[in-house]
Amino acid sequence: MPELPEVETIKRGLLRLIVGKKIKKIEVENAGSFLCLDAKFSREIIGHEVVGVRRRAKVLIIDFVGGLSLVFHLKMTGQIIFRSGGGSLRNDGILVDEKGFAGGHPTKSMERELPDKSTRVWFDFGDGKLFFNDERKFGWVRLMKTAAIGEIAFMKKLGPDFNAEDLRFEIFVERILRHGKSKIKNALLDQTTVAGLGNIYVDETLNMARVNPLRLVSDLSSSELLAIFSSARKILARSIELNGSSWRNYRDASGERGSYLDEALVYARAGQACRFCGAIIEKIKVNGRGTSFCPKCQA
DNA sequence: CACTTGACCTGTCCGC
DNA sequence: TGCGGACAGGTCAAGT
Repeated sequence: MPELPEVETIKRGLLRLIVGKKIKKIEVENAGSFLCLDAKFSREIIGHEVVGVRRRAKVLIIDFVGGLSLVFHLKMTGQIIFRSGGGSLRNDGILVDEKGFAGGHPTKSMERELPDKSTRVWFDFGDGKLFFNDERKFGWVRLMKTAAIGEIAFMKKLGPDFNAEDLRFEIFVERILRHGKSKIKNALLDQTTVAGLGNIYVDETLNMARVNPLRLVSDLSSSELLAIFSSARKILARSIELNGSSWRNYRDASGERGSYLDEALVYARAGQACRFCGAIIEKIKVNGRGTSFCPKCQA
């Protein structure tokens, strides 16, 4: 999915789009995508207002007045897209509101009618709808008490966010050295080490740091660890500036693509020239994941 | 403990 | 045009 920058981008969009709105209705199109331990939560939340939108690692959280929250994990293909108004597209492609007034041509992102066949759950806010789409159905949204989010096993195990302002290098070193016998790529993908990197940004980070993905953590020098640490943070910050990476499915809260891959160092660039040394980027498998790296500067 | 494989699902692309 | 296989942003569980 969506890794840290993509979820962060969605969070920022939703802060603009849905805070202060009251939820009117929940529509579940695929039961397996909607987790709700206590059925009464679905009634309790109706009429309550969104008070905040948060992100922890790759998890997005929408908090409501009354102590309930929606918690999303987008996994590989999840999307969270807000569409304002109850409008629709006329046959001639002109956007119209509920009363039929023409609003002009839609932007490109609005050409797609929602809900569609990938919509698993959607939330009606009266003057807009929030769609949870997920082609592969790996993702989920959970309606639960805000106070219980920290008790989710997955949340408990998470390491600190890789982009947290107060994350110090010493903390990173202490945590990554717990995986001394692992390959560095595996250690960085493990969300219990430090959270937020996925397959794209691990490859990007290791190229910028000039470290081969197969190296064992215990064999890395402290200057290499420092390069990995600072590269990861630079890359995450840059990707957030560019609204994330849209490889196939990812879209932001308004349905728009992110543009980080326009300037990616190695991801999806096998066969092309390394931006640092000009050697040809190679693709191998590490831990079953496609892995792009430069055989010369990451020797 | 760490690695490997498979499972969860759907869709796209490539070669024959 | 159809079909089989490989592959895709993530996690989890079982076996070695």
